[in-house]
Amino acid sequence: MTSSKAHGDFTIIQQRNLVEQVADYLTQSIISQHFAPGDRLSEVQLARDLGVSRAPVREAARLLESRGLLVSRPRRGFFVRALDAAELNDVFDLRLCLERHAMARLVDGFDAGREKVLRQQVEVMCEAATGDSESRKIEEDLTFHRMIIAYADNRRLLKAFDDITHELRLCIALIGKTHADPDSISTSHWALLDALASKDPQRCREAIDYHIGVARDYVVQGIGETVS
Amino acid sequence: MTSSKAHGDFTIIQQRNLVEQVADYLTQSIISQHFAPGDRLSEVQLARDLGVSRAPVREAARLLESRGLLVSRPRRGFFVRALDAAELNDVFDLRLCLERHAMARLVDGFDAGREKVLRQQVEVMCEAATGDSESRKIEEDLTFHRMIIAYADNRRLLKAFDDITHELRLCIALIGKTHADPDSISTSHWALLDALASKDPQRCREAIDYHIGVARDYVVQGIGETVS
DNA sequence: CGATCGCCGACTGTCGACAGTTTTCCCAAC
DNA sequence: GTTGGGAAAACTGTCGACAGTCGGCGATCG
Repeated sequence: MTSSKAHGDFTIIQQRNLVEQVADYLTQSIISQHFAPGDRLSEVQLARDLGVSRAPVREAARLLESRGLLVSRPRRGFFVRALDAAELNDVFDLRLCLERHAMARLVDGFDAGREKVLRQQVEVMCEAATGDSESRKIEEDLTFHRMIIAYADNRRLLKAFDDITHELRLCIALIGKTHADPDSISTSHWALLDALASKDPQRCREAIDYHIGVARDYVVQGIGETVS
Repeated sequence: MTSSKAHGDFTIIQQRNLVEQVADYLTQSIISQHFAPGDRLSEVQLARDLGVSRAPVREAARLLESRGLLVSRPRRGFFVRALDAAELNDVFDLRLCLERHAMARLVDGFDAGREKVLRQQVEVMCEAATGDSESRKIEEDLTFHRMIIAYADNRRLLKAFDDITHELRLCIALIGKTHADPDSISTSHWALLDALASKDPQRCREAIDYHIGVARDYVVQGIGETVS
């Protein structure tokens, strides 16, 4: 790296792998709407701005493409993914599919220890809800759901969830506002834990269906307003 | 391309995108066990053998990594993914999760036209089973299941299925043999179509559970033998 | 004889450059 | 004013090269 001139407020670029650093930078820029959906990203421009060569930029872009944050058109370059309401519905439908499965698997292995850990995470979420960092709220919520998936003890399932997580972050961030007061957070997530504790598969399914349904309606409606 | 010297028996390299071509070549080489699980792939070696530079090789390798065919260790390079029985179980469990969901979604939109198309595909599979191309049998079977997912009308679900498809191809190919006589193929797949035609969600679920269960047991057992 | 340290080779991560292609912009013609 | 053509600019795809790093092998010391 020639450690050159203009990259303004980003002095980050010096910790690990250039590819990962560029990927993080791009991810943040997209989430924070510094790049708008549909925007084209120029490799040379990015490389210049970040003071690196095009190779790491290309690889980072390919990484984000596999995560669904960018789309590439051959000979055209990379574009910030623009999710419409239909795609969002699809994402939430897949999320429902995965979380249903995780809940069903978890019923068997659910015990007091895991319940305690999850309830603590709900506490963390409520605490985060009193702060004013939207991204923090989102992250803690995703962490809770990721913990449930992780407890389901299927690595591949977890990877599939992580894949759509990036898309979830994208569209939730686009709305810019979460419907998160501490009360509704605790009640809605306790419902999931209560269902798991009851070890009743049917009740688990109803609980997660309702939970994801509410989230989906909120986000899809929000996107609808954003687009129009 | 300098169209250089030594790439022996591979004159393929001249149709489209170099990255895709290299990716196809690597995929074929892995599926056909030309590269064994756990093998390290040298970028320079591959680039020399294929008569291209390292850039397309790297990108193709990253692509296959995202598909689960390769794993990369920083500063060490790419290795052919070695699936153990536990990972295989996870993959089939996720597949079950996705196909259950697709079946449930498809119940509503299932009609005579779609049933006819799917039954024709079963015919194709049976016809393929009389041939001696193992890969053809696998592809036609995957096509059938992919059609069901596609009818479920959720792009993101289809993408998730395509993702695990590559891993399925890998482990099925490792076993080297499918349990495919035309009779068992038609009966086992007709069972799925009959369940869909009945529009009974519970029956659909039982049908797909049984179907995937059989396939999983066969493959997991086969891998167990291969490893030992 | 065994263990540790240092050197050597190979390879990945990164870079700058070139060529073909796509897009854009300008000018002319209708 | 609009449209069509053509040249130029910009960009992606690809290439060869350099440097830092990791693993292996041999030499040296205990």
